[in-house]
This record gives sequence, C-alpha cells and structure tokens, in this order.
Amino acid sequence: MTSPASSGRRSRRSHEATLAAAFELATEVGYAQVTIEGIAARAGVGKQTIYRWWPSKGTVVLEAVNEKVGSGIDFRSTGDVIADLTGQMSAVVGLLNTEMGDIFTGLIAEAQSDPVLTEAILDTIVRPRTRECADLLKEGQRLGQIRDDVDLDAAVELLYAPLYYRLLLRIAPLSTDHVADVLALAFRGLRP
Amino acid sequence: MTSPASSGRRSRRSHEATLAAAFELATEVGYAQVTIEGIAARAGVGKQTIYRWWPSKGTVVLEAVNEKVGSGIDFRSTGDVIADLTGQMSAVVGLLNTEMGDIFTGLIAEAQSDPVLTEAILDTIVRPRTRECADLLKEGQRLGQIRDDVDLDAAVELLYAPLYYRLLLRIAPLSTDHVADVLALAFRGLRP
Amino acid sequence: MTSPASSGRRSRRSHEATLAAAFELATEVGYAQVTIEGIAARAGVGKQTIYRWWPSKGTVVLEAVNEKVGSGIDFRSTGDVIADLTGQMSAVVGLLNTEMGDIFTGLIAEAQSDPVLTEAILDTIVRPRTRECADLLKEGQRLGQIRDDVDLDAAVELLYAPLYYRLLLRIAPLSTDHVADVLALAFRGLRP
Amino acid sequence: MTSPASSGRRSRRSHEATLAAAFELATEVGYAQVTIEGIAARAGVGKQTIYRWWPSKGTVVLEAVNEKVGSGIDFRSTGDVIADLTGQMSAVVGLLNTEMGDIFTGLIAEAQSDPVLTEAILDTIVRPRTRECADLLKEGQRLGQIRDDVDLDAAVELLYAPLYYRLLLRIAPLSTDHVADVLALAFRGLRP
DNA sequence: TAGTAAACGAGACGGTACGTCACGTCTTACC
DNA sequence: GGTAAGACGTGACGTACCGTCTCGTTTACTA
Repeated sequence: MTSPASSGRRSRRSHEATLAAAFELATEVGYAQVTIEGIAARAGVGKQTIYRWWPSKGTVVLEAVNEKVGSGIDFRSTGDVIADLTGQMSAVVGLLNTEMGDIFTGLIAEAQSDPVLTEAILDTIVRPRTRECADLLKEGQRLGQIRDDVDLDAAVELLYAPLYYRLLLRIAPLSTDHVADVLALAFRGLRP
Repeated sequence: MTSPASSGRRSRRSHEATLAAAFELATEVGYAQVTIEGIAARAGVGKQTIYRWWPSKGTVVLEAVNEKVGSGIDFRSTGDVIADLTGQMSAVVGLLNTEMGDIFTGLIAEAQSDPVLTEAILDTIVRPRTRECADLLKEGQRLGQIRDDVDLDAAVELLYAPLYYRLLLRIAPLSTDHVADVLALAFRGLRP
Repeated sequence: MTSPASSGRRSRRSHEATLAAAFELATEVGYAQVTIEGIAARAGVGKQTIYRWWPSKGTVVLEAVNEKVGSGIDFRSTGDVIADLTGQMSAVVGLLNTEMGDIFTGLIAEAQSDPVLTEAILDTIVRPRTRECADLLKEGQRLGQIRDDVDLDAAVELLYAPLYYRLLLRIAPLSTDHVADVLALAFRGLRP
Repeated sequence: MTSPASSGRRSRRSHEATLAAAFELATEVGYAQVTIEGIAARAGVGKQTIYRWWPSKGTVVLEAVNEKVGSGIDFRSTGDVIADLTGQMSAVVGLLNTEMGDIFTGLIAEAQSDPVLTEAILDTIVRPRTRECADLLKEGQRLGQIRDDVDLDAAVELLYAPLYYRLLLRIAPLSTDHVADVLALAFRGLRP
C-alpha cells in the first residue's frame, strides 16, 4: 500500500479525508454502491488526488478498513489452544456481523477481477493472520494439544475456510456457536 | 430460473443463442468483462429479450453454466466414502481449473451485491450438491466410516469450504493433492 | 383514409375503440406522448390491428379528430362576408383553444417528416375548408364586398395564415379580437 | 442559449465540432433523422458533453443554424418600403428553399412539444426579426407609405404568416413571385 | 350446420435511441 | 506545484417504442 503522507508533498488532510469518506460511504450505502466520485465529493478532494495514491476504489476501502480494525482481532496465547482459537474466531465473527461484513465480502468480490486488490488483501489481512494463527497452532503442538504431523497451513485453512464459506455463499449466519461447532469437528475429525 | 420456452410464447432460438453467447463470452473475455449488450450482440438478440427472461447478467451466465456442467460432477457411492469423496471433489477441482473457475468466482463475486443471484446459486448449485454429499456421508455413517454423532451439514462445510477458500482468496492453486490433504485432515482431526 | 368497417371482415368495435382511445390519450397526456402501444392497450386492441388499417399514429389521431370535429366549423353565408368570416374564424379559434389545439399542432409537427400525413391533413382539412372559404369570398366578389381582381386562394391564405402562425410559433394566444384585427387589416390593407 | 466556452471551463473544440456535426447531419439525412448519438459520434464527442451544454437536439441544431445563417437575411432600408420588404422576404424564401427549409420546419415541429425550444426559437429568430421588420414598417409610416393607424406587430404577422403557412402546410412551394403577390395583396387589401 | 379462413388480442421479437452513471484522463484556476 | 473542481471521451446501463412476427381464439361466411 502506498503511504501518501510520507512520499508525496502536501497531503495529510486529503489522505485522511479520503479514507474517512470511503469508510463512511461503504457503511452507509453498501460497498457496491461506493464510487470514486462519491468518495472524492464526500471528502472534498479531487478525483485525481485519489487516483494519485490508490489504483482503485477497492484499495482505498481496504486501507480504510485496515486502519479501523487495527489490533481488535489479534490472537492471544493462554496455553489452551482451543480456547484461544475460540476467542479470536469469535471476535472475527463479531466483526463480520457488523457493517464490516458487507465491506469485507465486497472487497473479496472485487478482488476476483482485480489482481492488485487480491494481492493487497492477502498481504494486509490473510497472510499476517494466517501466520499468527499458525504460530498459535505450533504452540499447540508443543503443548501436545495438536498432532505433530499436521501441516499447519492446511490446519489454518480447515479452521477458517468454513467461516468464509458461510459468509460468501450466505449459507447461514455466522455465530459463536458455529465457531464452537467448527472447532469441535475439526479437532475431533469425522472418523469414528 | 425462468424457463422462457414454456412461460411466454415463442423463444427457443433466442433462448439458446443467449445462453451460448453468454458462455462463450465469459470464457473468451472473462466473466467481469461480459456485458448484457455484448451477449445480445453476439446472440443476435435484442437486449429487451434478455431482460424479459433474466433479471441480470449473472443469472444468464449461471443458467448457461448449469446447462454446460450438467451431471459431470455427480456423486457416486461405492462403499468407500473417502474414495467417493476424493472422486467427486477431484472432479470439481478439475472443473474449477478450467475457464469455468473464473466464471464461478465471477458469479459468486456478483452475488455479493445481488440477493437474487445469491439465491439462484444456492438453489441450483450449492444446496442440491450439499444434499447429495450429506446423503453420501450418511451412508458413510451406516457403514461405520464416519462417527454417528457428526452433524452432516457441518461436515459437508468442513470438506468443501477449503476449496472455495483457496479459490476465492487465491491462497494457492487447487489440485488433487490438496483434495487428498483436506480429506485426510478432516477425517483424522487435529487432536493427537 | 382507409375505411376499415367496409373493406375488412370483422372490425367495427376495434375501429371505434381505436379512434376513441387515440383521442382520449391525446387529450389526456398530450399528442406527443401518445404511442401506438398506448392506443392499442387502451383500446384493448392488438397493435397489428392498428397497423392493418392506419400507417402511423398521426393518421389514427387525424381520423379521430375529424370524426369529433365534424361540421362544427362550417361556413355560413348571410350576405355579409366579413361577418361570415368572423363567425367561422372565431369558431376555429375557439376549437384551437381547447385541447384540440395541442392535437392540431402535434399533427402538423408530425407531418413535417411524414408526407403521407401531410397529404392526409391537406385532403381532409386544409383543402376542403380552403375551397369553402374561397367560395364565400367569390360570393363576396359577386356582392361587391371584395375586389374583383383578387386571387381568391391567395386571399384565403392571407386570412388564415396569421392564425396558424400564432398557433405554431406561440407568438401570442389566439382570440376573437385577434380574428377581428386580422380581418380589418386584410380588408383595408397597409397602404394609406 | 448556453455559451459553453465561457460558462464552464474548457470546450472550444467539442463545442464547434458538435455544432458542425449537427448541421452536417441535418442537411445530409434530414432533421428528423438526426439523433444525439449520431451527432456525438460524428463530432467525436461524448453524449454527456452534449447534454452538459444543451438540453435537446433541437437546441443544438438551432444554435448551429443561427451560426450559419448569421446576418444573411438582415433588413435594409432604402426609402422604398415595399422594395425593402421584397428584398428581405425573397432572401428568406431563398434560404428556406435550400436544405435549411427542412431544418427549419423540423425545429418548429419539435418546438410543438418542447417549450424550451419554442422559447429559444422565439428569442433567437422570431422576435429579433419581428422587431427589425417593425422598425422598417415604422420608417414606412414616417415616409407616408403605410397607414398611420396600422398596428405594426399585426402587420408583420400579416406579411410573414403566409410564408410559414405555405412552408409548414406544404400548400405550395415558396417563390419570389409568391412574395410579390403577398405584398401586393397585403398593401392593397381585399376591399374594392 | 359444420368447416374454414380471416381478422383479431396478445405480446415476443430484433432494433434504435434515449438520458444517466461512473469510469479514468486531462485541463484550468487557485492557494 | 500540488490541489479542488470538474469537463472530457468512453462505454454500459435499463427503458421505451418502433414495426414485424407468431401464436391461439374467435367470428362469420361458405359449402
């Protein structure tokens, strides 16, 4: 992600106003209805200024989202892996059940036809958290709560994928109960 | 999905030409670049004729896709649940690794801001196959290959979600090996 | 004008309903907003039926108008030419100041790009009344109220043109006073 | 009429290209067949750019016409009113007998259902020339060639209306002879 | 009195143009 | 010299009607 404040000359206000406007609009009218023109108008900023620092509306909104979310859904390690996972995943679910859910699905949708945005999402969201989660699972292996021969990246996918699946395909609403069910099933396995 | 030929009066040629054009364009230029105008022009059909029978480009393409795929990825029951699952899921992966993959992700992307399309996807793809898969798992329970207390719908999600997750987030390419890994992990579980 | 009732087979009701619908719509929404589809729908008649008997919406409305107007604006001869002219022209002005005025200007407007309609208007309205008026003027010559060497067709134009001029260019509203002014000026001439 | 070059920011090329295209198309295919899309395509200009500066095709063509005609049909005062009128009216007739005639009738036709265009035509064509003509007639009164008690606006209508009448109702072609006849009749009057 | 052909209502069809929206680029005037 | 403002060419949108073309379904004349 470009960092306007540092690289360019005069910017600060425009930069912040743009991100704020993008986030507000996304929550007010829904991600799909947000336009660059709308952001510029709301922010009191020229369109060109936005295009100077971001390549697409998706990357603007992504930066705004990342700024808002901050460290609200970090992992915590207490020695009980399942409890730690339940906590973090429940926090994620809580977040996705706010207006943030629509913004998230909107970003992923847009990323399907925008490789730059795809990469940005992976870089700023997916990979960092995957790494954190994998670290937690590794700690779980050390503590004997997870099999030693499990591929940790695959395990992370097994745990998180069901959340995205329900979210993107609208199978059913996400909930804390669902998180518990997924964890229980993933840890125990299907086999008798 | 509306069935033009039956409900209104005449159609056949227009109906088929529209679906064919939609599918061809989607594979040629990519789902996101397909437009109703493009479909109409390619099919030699008036735009209004398309709007008469489908509410959006998404539903047109979905119908075209469903027609093409047909029974190519049905389930088969041989008495070995893991083998049956491996077979069907590998077929799905094979399909998603063709141009069909892009069309699929395009449809799901569009569905994020189009409830009608969401419902159509669930109705024609997700729910039917979920049911088939659940039936297979139930057979697995009868044969003692799956625990009796497993919630089958949750199990289906656990198996398929990782595929969609990789596909939509571009974590990594799908492959037969990946299918095997997911199945092994899901059956065995993370617990030591 | 085609005469549906006689030539074709079964028709009467459709014929009348079409004319009635055309006239009603023209007065309700304005001539320019009338469409063949609208007439057909209002009349409970198929579009094809309209196209079978009339070549354009203009000719339909023209026939409807002619039927309505009937003999309401005929000439009368009393021996006082100026009085007779005043009477007839005032009747015309009265008619043009109703919704009929808009229909009339609409027809003339459409006729600018439709030679068939032009001819129909000339045939059913302009030429018959021009002839009647010329006859009246000839009677005026016989009575010594009009110069013998005046070209009667030119005289008719001199009298009626100012009405159409005001009507079509919206110079000013038509009125009985205006009729009197025009007649006075035309009879007296500009010369001292 | 809006003046693009001045009010908004940039324009010149688009403005001129639009007017040129509008005029060319009107003369080539006929006023009624001109479309905004056609003008935009011919001018190499976006449709929106046209809609930004003009409310309808009529006003575009009107501006193009006014620009072309310029001062070609102004009045001249030589001391002989009838000669001056004959000269100007013949010039008008000459103009209306070119492709300009069709454009003119097209504009007036369109104005029947477009008050904005009506006003524009009155403002840029009818009222200015009516005033010029009235001034000439007033000079005629001063010179004793026209009665003192004649209402000049009514007189202008009496002279010009027959031209429009013939033009719009296609009674007969316009000609210099016709102009002479109208003037002779209008000056002499119908009375013996 | 039944059979049949036309005219009929309904409305789908391929088109054309509409007027609007947002895109991403470009230009101008201001601070 | 970076900005806001917004004009520009472009291209797609979804809508309205056009005039033509099937569809069954009535009639009303013939045989």
